[in-house]
Amino acid sequence: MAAEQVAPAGDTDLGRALGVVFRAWVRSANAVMNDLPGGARGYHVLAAAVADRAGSQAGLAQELGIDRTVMTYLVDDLERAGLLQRRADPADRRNRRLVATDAGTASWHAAGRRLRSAEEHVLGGLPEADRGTLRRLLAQLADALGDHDPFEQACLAAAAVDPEGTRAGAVRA
Amino acid sequence: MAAEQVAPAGDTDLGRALGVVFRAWVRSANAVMNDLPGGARGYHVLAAAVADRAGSQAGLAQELGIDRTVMTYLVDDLERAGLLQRRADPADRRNRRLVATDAGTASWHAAGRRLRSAEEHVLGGLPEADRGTLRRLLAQLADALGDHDPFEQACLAAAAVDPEGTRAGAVRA
DNA sequence: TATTGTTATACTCTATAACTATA
DNA sequence: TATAGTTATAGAGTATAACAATA
Repeated sequence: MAAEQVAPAGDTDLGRALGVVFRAWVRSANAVMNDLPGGARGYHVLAAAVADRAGSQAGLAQELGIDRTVMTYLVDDLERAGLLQRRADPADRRNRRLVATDAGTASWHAAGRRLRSAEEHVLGGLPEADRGTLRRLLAQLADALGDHDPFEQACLAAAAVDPEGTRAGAVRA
Repeated sequence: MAAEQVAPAGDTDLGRALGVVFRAWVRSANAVMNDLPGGARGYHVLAAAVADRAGSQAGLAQELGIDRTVMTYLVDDLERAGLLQRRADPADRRNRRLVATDAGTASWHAAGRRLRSAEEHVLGGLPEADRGTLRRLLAQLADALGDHDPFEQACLAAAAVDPEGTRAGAVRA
């Protein structure tokens, strides 16, 4: 395919590769998270609850790059499934601390195991030695982007998988 | 952040890193494609037209991982902007071959230059030496995924940037 | 007055279905 | 009958705005 390009060839394919890999990850992750409300996104919310680092829904929403109104629905689903609970923060009763239930903790561990397996499957196209390199480079780059680009702290961001974000949607906003 | 994880720690962060980097790419690419209808996606359609490898809209849509109804709107916009034209394929008059106009070719070259610059900016967080490695590994992995996972040939897929694809949307379908 | 969380609503984008034309 | 392309419509998902509780 690259050989058929006429001029601005090779180096403009980063986005295509990223898109393919990212979407493969999304598919694998969700395929393995069927029982978790919110899919992989629910997994990360639950992770915060398990680790007790969910000081407030708004704070967590910002960390994960999703809108706080979306966080409400997400937490609704997780709570309804009995995986976590909302508790008013004694220090500031406006905040809802998210605490995992025993079932939630168990679900999170199990989902984590499946997720790691799924991720290795996604990376299956690379030689063993290169997988760690790719993970490391991506993590390093993500950290750097998070640092100097506040908008990108967003983890498993909100929204519409609009690889181009053609004109609107979550990516823009 | 990683240190605060309780148990299924480190290795479940591939998706987060991918999401951050991918979304950074989307933002940069679109910021630089403001004049091209369809953003980065329009760029790739135009690329096919310039290279004369757009045998049919449907074929190109599949290659880019977007729905053929979406392709119609995309081509509408590009044609209306005078960047390409639809021509009935003499061999099979059901197919529309996409051919770039002179303006389209020029726009594509210019956009390609801006895109390469934008991509280097996205990769700015990595040492020079690692950027090529990351590009190569991602391309290699994307090719592998495209091979053994037909669903993922999709390039700059459609749609909603739903990193999790929570429950529905483009990624699933 | 400012912020957290919630709810209702509007908006964007995509996919489904139905239609035309070609084969 | 089957496929490319188009159009209209419905569906999923997000963000905006307005509200209640708390600070």
